[in-house]
Amino acid sequence: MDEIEIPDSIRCELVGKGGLNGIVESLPDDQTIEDIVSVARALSDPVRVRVLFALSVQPLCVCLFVAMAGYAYSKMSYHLSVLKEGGLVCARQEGNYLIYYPTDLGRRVVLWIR
Amino acid sequence: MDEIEIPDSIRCELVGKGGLNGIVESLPDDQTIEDIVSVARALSDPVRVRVLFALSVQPLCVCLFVAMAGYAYSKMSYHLSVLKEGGLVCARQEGNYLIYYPTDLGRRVVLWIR
DNA sequence: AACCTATTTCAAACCTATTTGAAACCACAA
DNA sequence: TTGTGGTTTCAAATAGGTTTGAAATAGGTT
Repeated sequence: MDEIEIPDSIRCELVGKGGLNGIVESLPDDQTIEDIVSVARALSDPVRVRVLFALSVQPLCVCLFVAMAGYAYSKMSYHLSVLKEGGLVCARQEGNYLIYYPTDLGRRVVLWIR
Repeated sequence: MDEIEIPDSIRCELVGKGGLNGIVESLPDDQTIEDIVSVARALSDPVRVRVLFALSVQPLCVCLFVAMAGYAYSKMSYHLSVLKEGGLVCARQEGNYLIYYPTDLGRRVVLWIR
């Protein structure tokens, strides 16, 4: 299995951990990895990070983000949808308005980053 | 400034927080946002997340990642460079080999995700 | 019903990230 | 010094994410 040439220092520590397989098996499962990736993707744009932090202050409607960023509605809507897919925000309807607010995960992420 | 039509519930809470400007000013500064984004970007690919978690078990050389993922060297090298740019990993040379290991930030990220 | 207003959805254009394979680099051995 | 193995770098090709503007939706008003 581990017939690869590697430095002794590494090989030594590696055998004590069940070889490369041991390490691979200790990794988070695929679903968990996917979840991490989708949160990370949601945070990989400056506007989306700002939106999340703003929401951690108080719930806001889309028109305020539009005012804040100077973006078109459709553009802001796209970024909000990425945040939603990452499970960081959700929204409730209030009359004509959609009011976004952070999920528990969204709140925890903000707290940790701070 | 805040001449935008918004629901009263939102407006109410908003004035108590210095209006939209108050919220915008409470946001992290640009440099901090950039740092967050580059970490997030580094984690926004499943292979990179696996590599980081594997490194949090023990330092490893590139050939092991290549074996683990079945990627070409150049491909793995690219992903390692993204992790490096995000400040999550660094490397030391040992003979012919480059041995990657997590930075402090990299370790903290892994601990928090778990 | 007809009409606003806030927001989303869609497809096309656009831009950035990733993959590929070849070539370059570097440390070491013969 | 030539050779070899591990790794990176580069440029071209490809895939994937973002922007744009127009059209669709949905709730409220007249």
